[in-house]
Amino acid sequence: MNITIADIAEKAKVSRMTVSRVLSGNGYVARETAEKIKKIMKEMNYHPNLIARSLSSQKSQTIGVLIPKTEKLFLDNYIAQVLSGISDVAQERDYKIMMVPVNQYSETKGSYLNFVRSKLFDGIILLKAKIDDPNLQELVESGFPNIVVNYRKNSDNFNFVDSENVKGAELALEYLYKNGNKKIAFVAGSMDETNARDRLQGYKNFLKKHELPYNEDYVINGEFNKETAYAESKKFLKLKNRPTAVFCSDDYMALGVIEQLKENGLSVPDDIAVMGFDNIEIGEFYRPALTTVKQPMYEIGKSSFEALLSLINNQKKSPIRIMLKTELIIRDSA
Amino acid sequence: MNITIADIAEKAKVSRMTVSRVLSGNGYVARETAEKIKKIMKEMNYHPNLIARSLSSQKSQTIGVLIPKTEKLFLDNYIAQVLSGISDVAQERDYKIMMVPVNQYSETKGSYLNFVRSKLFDGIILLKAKIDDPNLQELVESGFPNIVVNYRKNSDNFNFVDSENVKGAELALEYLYKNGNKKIAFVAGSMDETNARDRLQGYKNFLKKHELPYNEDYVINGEFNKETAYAESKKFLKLKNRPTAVFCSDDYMALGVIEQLKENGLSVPDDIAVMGFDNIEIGEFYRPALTTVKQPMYEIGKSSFEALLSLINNQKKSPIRIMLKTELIIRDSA
DNA sequence: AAAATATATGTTATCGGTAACATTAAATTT
DNA sequence: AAATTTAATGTTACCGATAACATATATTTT
Repeated sequence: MNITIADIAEKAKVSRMTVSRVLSGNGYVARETAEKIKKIMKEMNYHPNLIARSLSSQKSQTIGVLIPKTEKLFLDNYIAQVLSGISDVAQERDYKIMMVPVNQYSETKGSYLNFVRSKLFDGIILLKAKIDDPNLQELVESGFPNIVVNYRKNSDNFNFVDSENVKGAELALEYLYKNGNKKIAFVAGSMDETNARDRLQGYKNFLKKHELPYNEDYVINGEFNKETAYAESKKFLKLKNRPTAVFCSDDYMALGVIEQLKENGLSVPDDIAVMGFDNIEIGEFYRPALTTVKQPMYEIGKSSFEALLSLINNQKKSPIRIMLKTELIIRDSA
Repeated sequence: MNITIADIAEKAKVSRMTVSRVLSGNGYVARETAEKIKKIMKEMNYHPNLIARSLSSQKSQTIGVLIPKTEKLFLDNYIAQVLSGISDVAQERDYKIMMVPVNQYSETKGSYLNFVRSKLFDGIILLKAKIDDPNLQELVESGFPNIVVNYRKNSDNFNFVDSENVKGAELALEYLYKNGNKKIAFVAGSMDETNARDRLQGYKNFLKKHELPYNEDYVINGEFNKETAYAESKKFLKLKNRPTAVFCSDDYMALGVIEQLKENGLSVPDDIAVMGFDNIEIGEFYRPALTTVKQPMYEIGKSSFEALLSLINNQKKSPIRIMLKTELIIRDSA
């Protein structure tokens, strides 16, 4: 059967409350009494029912990580790295984490708030939020502790952790430019993510700075995946005035582009240089090894948990806005 | 404030129990009453407090996935794939999953059972269990629904999902043999995992079958990581009678070995063929692309969840023993 | 029409803790 | 020594749901 606090109390001839005090370490308990109780707890293999504790204390010591619902979730390197960061800090802080795949385009209004109402979590981290997510706003307005990762928005009460995407894109493009590339194509990510927009902004800033024209032929409005990039990048091959470099909004896209180029007998980087963004794990092993902009994904995870905790503990107030630095990773593809 | 079942009941002028019946769908409720209650729940944005429900019903609709505590947990491709499998099925079945990094060599006896006592989970999946794990036995004996992944043990009540590791190793070695390799070295994994032992067994079976001698010089007693394999594989280079092929107990080790060989000016596979085991994601992108034995990690995850669910629902009884097939993946390294 | 069954709803107790308040004894301050 | 504070423990209520049992009507069976 289940050993409860009542069993311990009975055996120790004290009230349940005294046992509870020993467990939490709060309140006064005589040293002897505490030791006796601890001994009995050990003897009886007592371990608290955390569900009951949560109900009573209104705290679950658990945070929910909401992730867009896709198959094979954990194989996305961005998610894997961010989760690792969250998980590592959560452990240190004695918090549990629960992964919740969510449909970000759900018609079901209130889907995020339902997690709030479920009382399972003390706070929520939302990964890869989309601009037109119908449920995001009400989560933010609810005041429930939450951090949005990968989304930059300077409005009231909006807490986010993101990378410096504009700068990161500029970093990549300046590097390509210094290597002699004047005709640089750009593969944009899905415009329903702020970082896709920011990277596009970086591209535009770059063009302006160097007084280069914005050429529709050099731009692909893609999605964040290999397949679309592969398919769409055919467009570049047909051009008379072919670009000498392609900057992709993420690494998976870069892989798709390189594949397309290779299949058409073009050499990367000699014929066309290709850069990505993120620094996913396989970029290092891919041939040519991927030149890219590193986004500190693991640190993003760590920061977002730390930030969430400070909200939960009322140590900080909304809005929390954290932007982490990006870094050039030079390998062989550009 | 929090809307509870009591608020709904009051507004609908029924008892809390009737509302509860509408929620669960069990028991009799008049159609009209049910509709009225549902309408009110929508109006008031009611969502059940799942903590309270768990306490009362003694079911959490959550399973715990216990994972050996390491940094950057989710970057281990084996874990990522298994988790993806678990997560995808769990979603379909309306279960939540919680990842719990655990110290598998903890002196703290009872560490797994404490999760049972915490009542957070309806069942447990234990990943990468170790043979000398002091806490494993008591978990198994407890009768609490559990599945051990990556561990083969034909004893009473021991439920596991694993790959056919012996066969898998034989598969790899026969392939190398057919390609003309008679001098095949073996890099063993950590002997505290049954699958490392099984793969070694496969190696021994292979030698016996072909009447080849077991040569200590050709065997490394390693650990499941790149670094050790890299360091230890120096040993092969010094041999007068160098092996023509190396079979490694996992892919990360194979990468380490290849790196070592490359650094010493040897070509893979021309000078020495190298094979791994698992089929991790980067093997496809690595150069030379890794020839390996695929372990169906995603399916292992799916199966283990399905099996656990059948235990939870009393549809099956211990012992559950599932072994999934392995498959040769021929690429460039052998 | 009486008995049996199905339908609809309610009452009470309970899950296992903790918060808030109350009480008493011991230690300190004035 | 009285007043105040600190320490130690207890009592009661409650967190928000469901299980188990009870009751009352409506419907069906015999």
